Amino acid sequence: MRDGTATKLKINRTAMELFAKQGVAETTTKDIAAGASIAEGTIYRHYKSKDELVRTLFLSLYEEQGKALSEIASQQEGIKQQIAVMVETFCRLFDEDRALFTFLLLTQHGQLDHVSEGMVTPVVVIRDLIQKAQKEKAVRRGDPDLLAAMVLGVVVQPAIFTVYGRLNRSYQGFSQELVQAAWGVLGVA
Amino acid sequence: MRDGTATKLKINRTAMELFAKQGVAETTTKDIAAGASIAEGTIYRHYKSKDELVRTLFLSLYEEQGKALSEIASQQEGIKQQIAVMVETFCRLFDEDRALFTFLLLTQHGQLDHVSEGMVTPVVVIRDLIQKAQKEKAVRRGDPDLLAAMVLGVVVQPAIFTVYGRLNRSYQGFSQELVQAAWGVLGVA
Amino acid sequence: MRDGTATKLKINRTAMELFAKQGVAETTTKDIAAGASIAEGTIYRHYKSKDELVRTLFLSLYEEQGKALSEIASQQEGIKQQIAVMVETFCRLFDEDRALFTFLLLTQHGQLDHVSEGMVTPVVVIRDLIQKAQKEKAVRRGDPDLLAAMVLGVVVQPAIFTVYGRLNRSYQGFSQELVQAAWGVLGVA
Amino acid sequence: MRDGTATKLKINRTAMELFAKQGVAETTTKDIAAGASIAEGTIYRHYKSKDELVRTLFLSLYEEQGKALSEIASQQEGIKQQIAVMVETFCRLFDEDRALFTFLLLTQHGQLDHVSEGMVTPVVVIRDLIQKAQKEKAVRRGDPDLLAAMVLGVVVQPAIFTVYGRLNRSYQGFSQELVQAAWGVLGVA
DNA sequence: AATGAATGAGACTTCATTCAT
DNA sequence: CATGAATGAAGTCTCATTCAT
Repeated sequence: MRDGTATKLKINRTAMELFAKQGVAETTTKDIAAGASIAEGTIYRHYKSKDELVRTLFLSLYEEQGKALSEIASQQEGIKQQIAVMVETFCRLFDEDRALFTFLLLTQHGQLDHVSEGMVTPVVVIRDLIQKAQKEKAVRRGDPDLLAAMVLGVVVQPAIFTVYGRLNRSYQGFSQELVQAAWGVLGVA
Repeated sequence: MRDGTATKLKINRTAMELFAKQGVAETTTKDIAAGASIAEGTIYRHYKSKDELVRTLFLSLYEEQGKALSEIASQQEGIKQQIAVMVETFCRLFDEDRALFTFLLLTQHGQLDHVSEGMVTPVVVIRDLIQKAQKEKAVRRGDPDLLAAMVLGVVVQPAIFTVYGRLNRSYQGFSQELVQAAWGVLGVA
Repeated sequence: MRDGTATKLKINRTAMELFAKQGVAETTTKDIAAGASIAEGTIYRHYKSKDELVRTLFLSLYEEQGKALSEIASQQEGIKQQIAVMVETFCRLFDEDRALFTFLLLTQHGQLDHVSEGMVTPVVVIRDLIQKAQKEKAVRRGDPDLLAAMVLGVVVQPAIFTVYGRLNRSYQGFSQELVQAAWGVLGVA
Repeated sequence: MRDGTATKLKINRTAMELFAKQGVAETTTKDIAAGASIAEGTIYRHYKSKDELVRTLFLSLYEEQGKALSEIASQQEGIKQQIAVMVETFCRLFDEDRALFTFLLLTQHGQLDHVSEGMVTPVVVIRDLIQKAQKEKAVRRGDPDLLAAMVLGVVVQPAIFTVYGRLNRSYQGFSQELVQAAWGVLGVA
């Protein structure tokens, strides 16, 4: 462990989990250091500030999700299958790493304005797919940003309920119903 | 101003707006006092702590929304009209008081667990309407909590996009489309 | 109750008891007001400040004790009887009003320097009696201030122990032994 | 100064002196920091709160005195010599470190209830010696707690007078008389 | 690269005191 | 004389950040 790569990864993972569990403002650098079994000062060898840590973490994980979605969609033919596979993937990821989702969810406030123009975010990916499908009449007419928002809402809001304990099943159990609803919103046959 | 009612209202309104604009942790008691044109100490004649202010504010406003929805729905016949009117009302309220919505949105994290059993929240109201409609076969089968979450997602997520500047129209302009989508999710004729 | 005499007495008594129970710094004007069933502002119709309340209370009660001792002693012949009666009186007073004693005990720090030259304090009374008795060879030789301090210590320290719960009997039960010890310290036959 | 030991000692000493001089409530953390030439926040690396600082300081110093007395007494044969040496030691310590004595004196209120069962306090040491001596008929009969209180009073009260400026000699000058008086109270030949 | 004691700005909170009613 | 809402100075405490080792 000559370089600090392992240390940085440990910081990232610990920070994300603590942020998800307690919120960003409620998590101190001391907490992170303790959780990662390092000294407080060490964080500052990898990040200029706590703010930068939060921002970097959010942006990289957010874009990562966008790219993953994009990748998955590109392997499918037709919006119907694309939606289906994306929803299923989201459900599986959510079950596998709830901290990641929670972190993205509650950090978006105040971080979303740091998203730069060309970034490949989940929202953009979905919006573009919808827009393309509209041209082929595979999706109903209407503002593609609005349609993207509604689809996202259908899939994400139940996840939020799950995080808050109002829904208790494994999220993958909802997969079929979420796909159906998403199709319905988009007017996909 | 013999009693402190006016002062308390000023604190409430100012706090809510600042919380919505900058986040709770980022808003200091000093900010609130300045915004309300009172001394910092005055806040503590009305609330035991900043925490209590946030909690009280959230819970009372959250329940208020639930009651308003309930009231509105009770004046309609049939789930179809109830959904329509509730969505329209939400859109109008959102346009009229975006700070209120934003406050509720970003404060739910960490406050939602303070919601007590019998409280009339928006979520509960919608869930109960769905459940009742299911008995009359007016709404498709399925977990009513899941259906409520999806409907909520359809309506709320575009509002979130609007708050973050990804959608720029007046929210009431979306009203028709949101109603349609909500109906679709519930399988209402 | 045209004048505020009753109110002032209520303030005095409440303040003394709270000071005794919790300490001066730990007792707020709000506590006092609540205990006396008056408004906070009312205290300031009777005292210029909390400090003045404490000082006035201490000095008047302290001198009162001195005068009482003086009075009692003057009715006795000879130091031996004087000591006996003073000790017995102290014991009875302590049992009757422990708050008073405790208040004087823990307020002396920081108040004792406000005692003016000519004031008739318990200490001065005892010291003068000793000094007079020494001239008649009724008390052993030695610095009268030191002798007064030692006698006071013999009588007061067990009271302190009682306040702190290290001695549990009614204080009057100690009376005989305290008198004996006080005589011993002074070398009274 | 790799570890914080020196800093902690500096805090302890400064705090004790300021507490002795001005009282606990009247001494601010700012005062302590300034006196110790450190930042205010540094206090909180060593103590969780001002309260904990006061409590820790009191309890450790109080027990230290108990242990010192115990040590000294154990090197003597017979209660008579033990009392003599303990009193002399107390007088010397008082002259050497008046702040320490004053601190213990005025902090006991509100701290004494934190003394745990088995703690070796000055009071306990004296009481135990008296109790043992009573079995050998070297001390008069009577409640050993009361006897301990009276002996303590004889020795401590003049010290209090000295602190308040009512006695002006070096305390060691009183040593002989205090020993005599203590013997008298206990009925030691 | 890592440490952790120290910093100091600033947050939250308390409370003696004032003043309009 | 009495009230109690409001004040604001000052206190305690937190925590992101620095720096000597």
